[in-house]
Amino acid sequence: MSPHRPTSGTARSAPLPISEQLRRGNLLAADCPSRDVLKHVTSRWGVLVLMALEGRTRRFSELRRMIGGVSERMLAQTLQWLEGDGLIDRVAYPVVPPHVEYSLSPLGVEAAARVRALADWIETSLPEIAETWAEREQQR
Amino acid sequence: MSPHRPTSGTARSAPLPISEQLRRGNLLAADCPSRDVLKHVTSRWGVLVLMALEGRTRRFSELRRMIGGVSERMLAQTLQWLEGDGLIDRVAYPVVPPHVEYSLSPLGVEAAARVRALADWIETSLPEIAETWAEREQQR
DNA sequence: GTAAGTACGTACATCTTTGTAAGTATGAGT
DNA sequence: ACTCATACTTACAAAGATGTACGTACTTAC
Repeated sequence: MSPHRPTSGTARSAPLPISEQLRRGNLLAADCPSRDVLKHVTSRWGVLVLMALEGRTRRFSELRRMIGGVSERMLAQTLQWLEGDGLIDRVAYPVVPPHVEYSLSPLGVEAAARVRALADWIETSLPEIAETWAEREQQR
Repeated sequence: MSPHRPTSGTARSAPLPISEQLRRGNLLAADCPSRDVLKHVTSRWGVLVLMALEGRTRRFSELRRMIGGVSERMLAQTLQWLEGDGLIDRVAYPVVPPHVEYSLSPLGVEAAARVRALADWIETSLPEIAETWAEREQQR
């Protein structure tokens, strides 16, 4: 009975109560709140923002210039997502050319470290990965 | 003079030649090929697939059952992306109920480790992050 | 006087991703 | 005979992410 629940029929291995899912996330479960955090952190610009903020505070336009290709709209959006998750602190000075400073919260520092590790690995592994791309080209 | 290039006007800090960008990626540059890898690895299902394949080989439908909420379509798509980057090996046995096995390549094992580190952090930090969410609720 | 810089918000267009449903070939189980 | 499982593919539709352009309020530089 119960014809079907869209997210059901899978991940039945862990019928954890919600309370348990909040104690520690389980990303493989469809309805785990961790997925939202993952979405923000691994969003197209989220990764780059976290890395750009490592080390020190930055201003909005500074970030915009650092991160190639972001639009103002998406930068603002991404910063709000990460701020909403408590990974980024925002401080606005009520001066007349607006002045806002973004920095990593303690939580954000930890997140950035993981993201950085992944990014570094990708950057250094690029040549090796590109070889795979090249092989595929030939096979045509 | 060259009115504008859509991705230009940013990330001018590194006028690296293409050869240099392939030697080692630079994710902050708009046209770096690393961004494609990042997109695949950090895609909604990419992260989960890499984690699900850690430890051992899995079959398609096995992955589908492990990863809550994936559709067959997206699982296939994601596996192809990752295979195209050389992170996943695919072995198909020409038997009649199809039998295909997916596993991490050596490169994939490295990627999965980084992704796992991030995922683990998110899962364990969930409660703390959820606090931020709760605070925001109150402020309304 | 005019242009530029600042940190966004908003409306609108579009691109990409994702989901749903259906089809495929064949053997095993009932 | 009928259904199910397998590992996809394809067509179509919907949702979400992203981009573009414009507005803002005021100051500084030219």
